[in-house]
Amino acid sequence: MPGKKEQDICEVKSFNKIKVKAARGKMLSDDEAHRLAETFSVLSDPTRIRILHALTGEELCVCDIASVLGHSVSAVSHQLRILRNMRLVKYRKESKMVYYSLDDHHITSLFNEGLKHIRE
Amino acid sequence: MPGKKEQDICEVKSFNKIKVKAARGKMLSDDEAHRLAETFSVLSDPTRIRILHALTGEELCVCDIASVLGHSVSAVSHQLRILRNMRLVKYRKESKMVYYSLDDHHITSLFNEGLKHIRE
DNA sequence: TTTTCATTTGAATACTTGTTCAAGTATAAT
DNA sequence: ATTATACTTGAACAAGTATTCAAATGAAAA
Repeated sequence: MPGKKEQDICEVKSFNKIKVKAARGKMLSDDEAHRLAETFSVLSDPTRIRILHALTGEELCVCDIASVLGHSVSAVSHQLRILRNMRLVKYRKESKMVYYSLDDHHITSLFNEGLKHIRE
Repeated sequence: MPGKKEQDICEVKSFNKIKVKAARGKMLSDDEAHRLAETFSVLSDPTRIRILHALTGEELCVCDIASVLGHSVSAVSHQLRILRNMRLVKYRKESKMVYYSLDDHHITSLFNEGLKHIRE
């Protein structure tokens, strides 16, 4: 590598090396940036938003959630799986039915912060 | 429509009509659900997250942001447009250069809430 | 004016994502 | 056992999105 220093992680020139160096120093790690983005992306779909909102207050079975939203049971179930994987909802089986309810209070506070934002 | 009542907005049977009716009553409007999802989706990309984070503290020109992130100027500019359209960043032109800085304090509080969440 | 430079933009491409449809579980009723 | 019900899952499709490349803009320098 002729004339290449190891700090040259990209071809882009920088204009203010001091500011760039400072910003690089306190930079979010790739891992943190991805985890943060993933956290927000769970809340970035209208269907999931409406499911979570429907579950504030009381648990509902899949069929009722679908009924409230006006979506197919399958579509709702797919989204519930995402919410389950991210631990935003928990479920409880009772005979043939599955009742879902909110799990992560920390995310619901994010949810409410977001609501305040669009309503202000 | 034989035997169809106008409340039947979907084909799904509901098991607990009272709960469904209650949930429908306090349901988020379609518009609100979409706006909320849109708000979160701005924060649902690692590149945008890192841009916003790089801008906490001081303004940077496009070239420096690209340098900090290790992305192409074009990719950064495309993302800045999204952040601009959603009023999350503002910019100031100085001769040929464009300096970006954070705009919406309300979203940055969402951002920090999210950070707390992944770091706890 | 011509050239250079910082940034923006449009088109193309690869990737991701949400919904539907059909098939598959699992539990309860007949 | 057979049928019905509540839900889950995989594949396929459509729609959306992030990055790259090349071209365009607009301002300053030569």
